[in-house]
Amino acid sequence: MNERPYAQAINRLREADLRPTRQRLALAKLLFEQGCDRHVTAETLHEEAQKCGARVSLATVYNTLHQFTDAGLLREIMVDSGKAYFDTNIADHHHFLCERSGQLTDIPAHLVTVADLPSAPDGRRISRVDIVIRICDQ
Amino acid sequence: MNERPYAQAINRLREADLRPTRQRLALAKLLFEQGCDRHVTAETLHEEAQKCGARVSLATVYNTLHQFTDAGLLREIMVDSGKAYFDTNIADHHHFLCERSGQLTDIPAHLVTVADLPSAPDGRRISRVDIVIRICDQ
DNA sequence: CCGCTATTTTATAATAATTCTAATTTAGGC
DNA sequence: GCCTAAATTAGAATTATTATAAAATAGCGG
Ligand SMILES: [Mn+2]
Ligand SMILES: [Mn+2]
Ligand SMILES: [Zn+2]
Ligand SMILES: [Zn+2]
Repeated sequence: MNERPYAQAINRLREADLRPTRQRLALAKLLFEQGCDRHVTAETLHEEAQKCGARVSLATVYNTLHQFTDAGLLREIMVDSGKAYFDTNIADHHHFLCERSGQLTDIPAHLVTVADLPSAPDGRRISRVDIVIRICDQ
Repeated sequence: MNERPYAQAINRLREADLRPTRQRLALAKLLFEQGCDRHVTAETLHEEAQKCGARVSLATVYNTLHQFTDAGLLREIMVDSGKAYFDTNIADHHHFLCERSGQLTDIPAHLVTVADLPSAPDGRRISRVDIVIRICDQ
């Protein structure tokens, strides 16, 4: 719990041309150094930061989530039409979505086989295929 | 363009235990009687109603979209984390999503084959599998 | 180190989408 | 037609997010 844990985060930020400020480092630490399958909203990440004693404004959390996403460190996933979720897992993968709790669980891409995809219209290409498996009781 | 076109809409509403009010009929007509692959938001449907001279408040458009969804006449799709989209196609199907324009296009389920889905966790079952194929230029 | 400047952070206001509230209107059984 | 429950509505409230503009700071050159 000394300076070391930040080394990884600092490198990620440097590569993305983002100054390793106190706030970005704290958020990067929370996002990337406790497993790589986190699904956060601005609000949940902000609360988490507060609990850790990191003083970061909600505006900065929003800014940082978008900067990290633009830099390819995060990915935004669409599972709620009212709130933005950000995924720390940027590998090719899909999701279980619990309809009761809203909880998201990763599914590595190799566990799903998609065959016979229709091809993209003329002059376009497929940039990504997102699969959400909604699960409910019983 | 006489009373006939409403017959279908009235039946749908009756089956869903929704009184066929002037407002619901006007919205049902817009939603269901011009092809069955419409993707609307409250705002777009409200504008459309205004243009047709149907006087319906935005609050009623929101209420109606949710009532129709609860009744199984519509389906909500998650493609934007800031806005709710409703789909008039309730058959099993998937979507192309244009990253440039946001336009949605239906893909009948039989054109996509999904194999090797992981099974739902204990005591749960899969209620739906949503596939969004994002397309971009080039 | 020191000071300078561009970048970043932040409080706050503004905006966008949606939901709530409570008063008014209306549908449809009697 | 009358009555009542259901539906509609304007407007206020709420929630998520973005914009603004002033204060703080990272990091470079001296
Ligand atoms: Mn994920
Ligand atoms: Mn559709
Ligand atoms: Zn769950
Ligand atoms: Zn398009």
